[in-house]
Amino acid sequence: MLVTIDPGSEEPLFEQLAAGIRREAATGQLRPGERLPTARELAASLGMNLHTVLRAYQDLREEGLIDMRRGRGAVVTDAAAHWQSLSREIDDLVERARALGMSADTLGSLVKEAFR
Amino acid sequence: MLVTIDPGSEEPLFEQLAAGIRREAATGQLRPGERLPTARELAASLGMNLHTVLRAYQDLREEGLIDMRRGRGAVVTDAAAHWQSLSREIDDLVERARALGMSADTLGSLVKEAFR
DNA sequence: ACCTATTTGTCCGTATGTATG
DNA sequence: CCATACATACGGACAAATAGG
Repeated sequence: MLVTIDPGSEEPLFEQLAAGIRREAATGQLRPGERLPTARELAASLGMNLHTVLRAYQDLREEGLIDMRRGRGAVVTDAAAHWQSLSREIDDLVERARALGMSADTLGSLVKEAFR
Repeated sequence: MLVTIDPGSEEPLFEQLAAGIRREAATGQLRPGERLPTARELAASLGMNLHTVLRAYQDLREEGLIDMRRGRGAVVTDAAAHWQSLSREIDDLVERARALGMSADTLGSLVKEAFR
């Protein structure tokens, strides 16, 4: 699993981490059944606090992307396979938004608003 | 212009307001050349502070959706017409994400991540 | 050229909540 | 759980740009 973190970004660390893992799942680089590193391992390897990693993991669990159990760590669920089917559509949309000079945040806002 | 604000939401007031206006523009209910209410008017009618409305307006200006100047108020630019062309594609994507049980925030995160 | 009303821009401060480590 | 830092929201006051008479 390859996730890059930018400590200078405006985006919270736990959100960057969660987003990175989501992307790994959506692009098929993280498969259902695969086990994530333990929170302590990941915190050490990324140079961030254990709480921060745990928060990202808990967000992903609430979304249904991973299954977490005491003593067994975090395992990727089948949701990852479903997400993958959306990947191309998302890429197409992003490409068109880019052509219009639209920013990531603006497009994200329009998408979230369209949910209502 | 019809924008509804939920004071109990986790989302910041200024962001809710900006998102609502973006949607009005993307769906064609707010046309290029149209003038937005003054910040004070809108603040009074929505029951929020002047500064909060101004912040939403300034975000929209940075995105290029509105043109704003002292003494003249805020006017919708031509960007609104371009955004409109994305509206259907966004709705389709949202519909498919919904069918997979995906939340608005998760989809928004995948979209933002796809920008990179 | 002048004055005035309108509207945003900027600064002060304060209170509250949340993110982070 | 705790301390620090930051974001949000509100309130007031004045400055600056604009438009129109």
